[in-house]
Amino acid sequence: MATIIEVAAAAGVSTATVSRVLSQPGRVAEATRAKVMEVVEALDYRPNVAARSLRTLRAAKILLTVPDISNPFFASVIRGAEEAARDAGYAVVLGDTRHDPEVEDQYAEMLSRREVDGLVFLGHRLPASLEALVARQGASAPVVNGCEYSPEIGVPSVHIDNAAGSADAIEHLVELGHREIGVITGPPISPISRDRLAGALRAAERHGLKDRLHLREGDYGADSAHRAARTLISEGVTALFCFSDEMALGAISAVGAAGLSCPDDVSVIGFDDLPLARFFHPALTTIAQPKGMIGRRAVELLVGILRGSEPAERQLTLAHELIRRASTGPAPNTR
Amino acid sequence: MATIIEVAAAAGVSTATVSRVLSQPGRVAEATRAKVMEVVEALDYRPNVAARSLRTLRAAKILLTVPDISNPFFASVIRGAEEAARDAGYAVVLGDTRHDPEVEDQYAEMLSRREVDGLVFLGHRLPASLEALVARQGASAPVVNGCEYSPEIGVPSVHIDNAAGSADAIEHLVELGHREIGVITGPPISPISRDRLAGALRAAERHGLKDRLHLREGDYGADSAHRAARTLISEGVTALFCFSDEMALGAISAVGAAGLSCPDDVSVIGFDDLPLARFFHPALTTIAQPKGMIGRRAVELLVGILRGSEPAERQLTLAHELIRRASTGPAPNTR
DNA sequence: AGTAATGATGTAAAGGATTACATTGGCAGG
DNA sequence: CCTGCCAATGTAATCCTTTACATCATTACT
Repeated sequence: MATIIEVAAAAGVSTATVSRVLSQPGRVAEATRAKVMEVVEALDYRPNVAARSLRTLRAAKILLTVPDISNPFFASVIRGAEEAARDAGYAVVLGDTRHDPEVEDQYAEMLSRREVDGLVFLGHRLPASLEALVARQGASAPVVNGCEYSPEIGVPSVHIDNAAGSADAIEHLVELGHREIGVITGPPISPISRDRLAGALRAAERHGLKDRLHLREGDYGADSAHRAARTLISEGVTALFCFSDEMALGAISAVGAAGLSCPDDVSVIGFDDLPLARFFHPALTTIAQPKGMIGRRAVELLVGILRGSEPAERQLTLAHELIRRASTGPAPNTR
Repeated sequence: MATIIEVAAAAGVSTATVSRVLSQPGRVAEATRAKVMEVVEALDYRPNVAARSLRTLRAAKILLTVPDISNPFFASVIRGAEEAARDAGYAVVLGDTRHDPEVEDQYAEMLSRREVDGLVFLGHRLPASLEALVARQGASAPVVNGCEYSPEIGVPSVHIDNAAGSADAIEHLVELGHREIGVITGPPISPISRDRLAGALRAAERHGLKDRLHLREGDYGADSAHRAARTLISEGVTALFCFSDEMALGAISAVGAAGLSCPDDVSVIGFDDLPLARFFHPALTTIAQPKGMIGRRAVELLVGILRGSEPAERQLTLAHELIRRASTGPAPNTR
């Protein structure tokens, strides 16, 4: 692989000029520029990133960690983040942490070692190795949280109003006449699960149903919801609100396995609006999140920090939407 | 951030010794090692990767590109790849190419620029910018193909026997008495779709059904299969074989939309065995791929090449398996 | 005791790009 | 024609680490 020295020699200029041609073409005479570019093409020269990043102390990369890459919800977020990063001249390094704090820390090390310029994390935990950094640098620490949001972490974040979305789901079920409603939450450490639970409780309270909510804990995966739904069905609920579409799929499967029909016997509503949700059987009613936009805005926030401009807003709340499909219907006891 | 020079000064040794303590602890006296480590801890020193990689010409990273990160099939492959990479001391940079050759090229550039040491690509196209490299270096080019396989590309690859898997699916349907079978393929540029089609045709031929196969082209996404299934159903097929589980979900949805039942009126069989497949309604019969193992083996092959050992096998064919669930049943005209 | 071998550590040269500062030459204005 | 400025380009230091080679001190052996 050719180096900048060989290019400079072949073009009859100094390395400084070659470097300038590549990074600030305007500061070089047109004739020289053309000549250098010609040689660059001929030698198929590519700047060595290690050398560049050693000198500039910047990596032109941002790290994006997701708690579970097999969750299709994150795929759309990743898409949006990648686009925004590309627009800003950054490449994205993607890390799958599998909800494992140790792996989260390993990835976060990349930031400490300057392998990447910043971090967008979609989980709910700030990796331990970054706590000191965030405490020290505050708002100018190159770390942004997406999807989840915990005020105590102290980093900017992008998310929807989870409590409001959750309340909308409950309102929808109540409107359909449901009174015995099962709620399959996420793990209690997850702030968005807590927010959604709070929203659901508040909405239920408005209708005097607070104590009739049947709560069960899930882990956002279909399996856990399948199990939870089984017992909820035996408790006689007529509707199930799941904190993720995957769990809704597991719940629908449990309804079928119990010999019941969704939505005739049991309505099911999810959360996220996965691309596949409309192909579920029955098509899934759910609370849609603006997934791509969450990713995009999170990266834009991070890039703003990296550029040194103080972000206008440190917390971005995007709009959610109730998508009515076929998995919810009137409560069976309604007449 | 402390540098190795500061550490050396604080520990009263040379930078060479510090470097050795970190990379080859055995070559240093125990007392010195302890002393240096103490300072390393105290100063929270982390080697600068840019400098290291500049000096060693290695990045300790491998690039993994997937054609579509929102396809959960790849998630499991990615998991396996990451594990194997970690075991071998490499980090994984993940790229989502969205089937876009331009994006594929952009990622491949990372290899040319030595930002990564090698590439595992899960698509079916060798990025154009790497053709020269592969032609020049042949088997020692640090490039491996996973899932897909085209002999003409000339790089090692890991995959299942797609033709055989596909034949198994057809055999299963024929065994159940189906004669009018719809097949929803992938795009014809995809070699695995071609292989699966060939396998399906061969199996059909064995039963004299070659000309009764109803072929339609899909794109592995649920949408395309939903549309294709609609017309196939109107043609009177009693079974649908889809080249991906996502398409099978789309097909099942079309069966329901046509007022028919799966599997009573139309059986559906998929391909991949996504983690969610057993929660589909009905639970999906499918051809399972060893997804994690494909990722793991692909990385191991690549690491072998990077270590300079000639790979024992350049083509690895792993085992697939027919998973019988509820979406396939006896043909309705069977008695 | 002298020599060889071994082990521990130090010295200093890369590795490739960027950029502050220096230099050159041309041109405008007086 | 001289001065001063500007644009274009060059010089060389710098970023931080690894590692071949050199050095020195021990130990083992004859």
